[in-house]
Amino acid sequence: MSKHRMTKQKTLILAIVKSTTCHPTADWVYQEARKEMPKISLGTVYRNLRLLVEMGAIMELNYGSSFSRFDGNPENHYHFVCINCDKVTDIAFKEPLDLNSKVVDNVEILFHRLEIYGYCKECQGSRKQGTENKSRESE
Amino acid sequence: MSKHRMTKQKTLILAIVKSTTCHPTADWVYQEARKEMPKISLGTVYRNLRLLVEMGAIMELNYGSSFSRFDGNPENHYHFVCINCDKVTDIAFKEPLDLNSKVVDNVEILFHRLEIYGYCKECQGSRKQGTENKSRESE
DNA sequence: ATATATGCAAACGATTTGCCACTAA
DNA sequence: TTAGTGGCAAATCGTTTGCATATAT
Repeated sequence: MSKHRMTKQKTLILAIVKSTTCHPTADWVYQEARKEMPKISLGTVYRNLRLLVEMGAIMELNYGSSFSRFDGNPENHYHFVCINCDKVTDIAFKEPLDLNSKVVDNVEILFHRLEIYGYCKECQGSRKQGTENKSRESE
Repeated sequence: MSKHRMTKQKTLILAIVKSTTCHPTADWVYQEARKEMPKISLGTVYRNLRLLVEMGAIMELNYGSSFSRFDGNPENHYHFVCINCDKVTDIAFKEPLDLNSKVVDNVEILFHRLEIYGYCKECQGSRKQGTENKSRESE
């Protein structure tokens, strides 16, 4: 294992991810970082995002998309993904799901990932355009 | 919408995905397909896998990995991912999770994705090698 | 007959990596 | 001082696509 150095770049990247609730992509973090540090490179952003994930400081998400999103909140929590506008928000349950007691096989659940899909409040009303499924069912 | 032709390639690819419970990757399907049809192309495999997903004949999964896996069972069900050997198996619950009644916000859940992580039965005992986290924490 | 699918190879986009200079410890 | 890190550009890898040909319907 390597010992981490707290460089300006790493500090900045962590601050950016922690400062937003928008569950940003690596490229969004890169664009933000460049405002503060114009010469920062995309490779550095990727490297540090990975390091921060491994350190447990942030969390990596990925929703079938071809790219990852990052979450400044490393605690296990759930996400709601709007299938119209792709926005990702946090979502909570009234009670713990308690999956371990409900699972049929006697396997030990160490952790799990749950993502909820639907229309967010903004897209709820405007369910017009027939965009029931925004995927590539076109042509 | 386009009308689908039932080509030999599409039939073969569907049969391959349906015939296994190993939740194969596109490349695994390609390798299998080549045994039957040596000149089939990887592009055709990808194209047909996508078509079959859109038709609802199979399901696309993706677990943080950089690549997708496919599942011959298109019905909504849950997966157990072994964090040691990466194997993906189906998993069931004794009772429905009933997320809609437990969610705090009054959003409507249209569908959800849940993945369970832990050690499969084979890797359970052999939790030796300190491979608690098989990721890239090496070097 | 003809629109859709194929094989092939080149393109793509997100992410990773090799290299050498730099800098935090 | 020195091992980890940054910047840069090239490489990688899964996946997609353009194009001319083949084939289901």
